[in-house]
Amino acid sequence: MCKYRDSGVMMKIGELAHATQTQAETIRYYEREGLLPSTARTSSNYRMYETSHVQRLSFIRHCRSLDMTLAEIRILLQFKDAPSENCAGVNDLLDAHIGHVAARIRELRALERELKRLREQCVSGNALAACGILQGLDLASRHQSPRSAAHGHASHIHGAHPHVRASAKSAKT
Amino acid sequence: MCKYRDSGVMMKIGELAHATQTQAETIRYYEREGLLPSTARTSSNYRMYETSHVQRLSFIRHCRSLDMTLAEIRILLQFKDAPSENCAGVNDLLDAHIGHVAARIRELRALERELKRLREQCVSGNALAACGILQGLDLASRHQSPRSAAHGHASHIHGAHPHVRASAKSAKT
DNA sequence: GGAAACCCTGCAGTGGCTTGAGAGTCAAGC
DNA sequence: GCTTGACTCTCAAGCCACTGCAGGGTTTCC
Repeated sequence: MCKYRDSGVMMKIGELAHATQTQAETIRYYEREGLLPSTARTSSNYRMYETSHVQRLSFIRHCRSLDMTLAEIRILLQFKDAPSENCAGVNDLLDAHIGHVAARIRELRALERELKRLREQCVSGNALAACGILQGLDLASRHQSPRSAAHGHASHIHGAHPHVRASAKSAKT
Repeated sequence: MCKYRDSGVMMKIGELAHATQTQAETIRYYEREGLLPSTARTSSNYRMYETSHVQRLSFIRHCRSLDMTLAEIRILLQFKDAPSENCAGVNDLLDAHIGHVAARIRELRALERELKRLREQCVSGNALAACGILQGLDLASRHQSPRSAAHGHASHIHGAHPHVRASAKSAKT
């Protein structure tokens, strides 16, 4: 399991990938993006990592699992790397992030209600021409849904920054 | 307001954009993607639309406001355009979509709980070195969060297809 | 010594737009 | 007739966080 016992703590990208449940491509991507520092290389140009890299990458991946953006994570890493300030900034970032998540949940709940209402308009087996769902979608679009009309011609569904984002619909196909 | 009274129902892209609260570029994009048919053009190559286009585009925008993907909307449009089948397919699509939304809500709620738990670990004003949040993120990453460990090395946060997606974090630059 | 497994770089693709460049068209006012 | 400004056109690139592939080099194992 641990092949590099003799050389102490060094490992190649594949091992780091395995240790952190991350794809090697993603690790290289983080390096390009400046989230991970450039590493030492072997004579054959392979990246070599130590346990500190495992920690840093695990931190990043954990933040990502909390749906933070790379920009947010970059900020958190700066806080971690900074020598001695107080952590109000960390709090603010997290509060803001919690706010985004909560807002997205509210939106999705409203969405779910509307979809279920729509779904009830169809009794399966109808002829298509009489399908209540398609009629419902038509009807609703005729007098514009209040959600989209509410805030002008700006982005209404999707914010400028994709933030709290997809996850469903991965298993099928 | 209505400049094309004399020519009946024809309008240029800007007017269609205004009528449907959609940007002109987005309309051209939908045309490229085959959601809207190619229109007649004026002698100066301007697209000309009629009320049927307003309807079709409104339908699309309403579906988008329900967070359906363009692929799903394409399918719905095919059902609408099809002459006479029954609407079980429409039901299935909507049921699946409701499932995706519900799943995403569950995920986000779990996320929210975890974030709030993390947030409580910090009492503002601490020195950074003692910040409970950063420590919490480190700690959690050391023994891998159960969420990410649960389903192997595949994508764990984001599905292959972005689906029920961002919206928060648009207002603050 | 040859195959399989690993590593490298660089580039293209994902979705659903948005933004921008650079050019043409049209109506109104002078 | 000329200018101004609002509108339109096409084409291309950018956003995010990756993922996948091509085409090569290296290491490891039998």
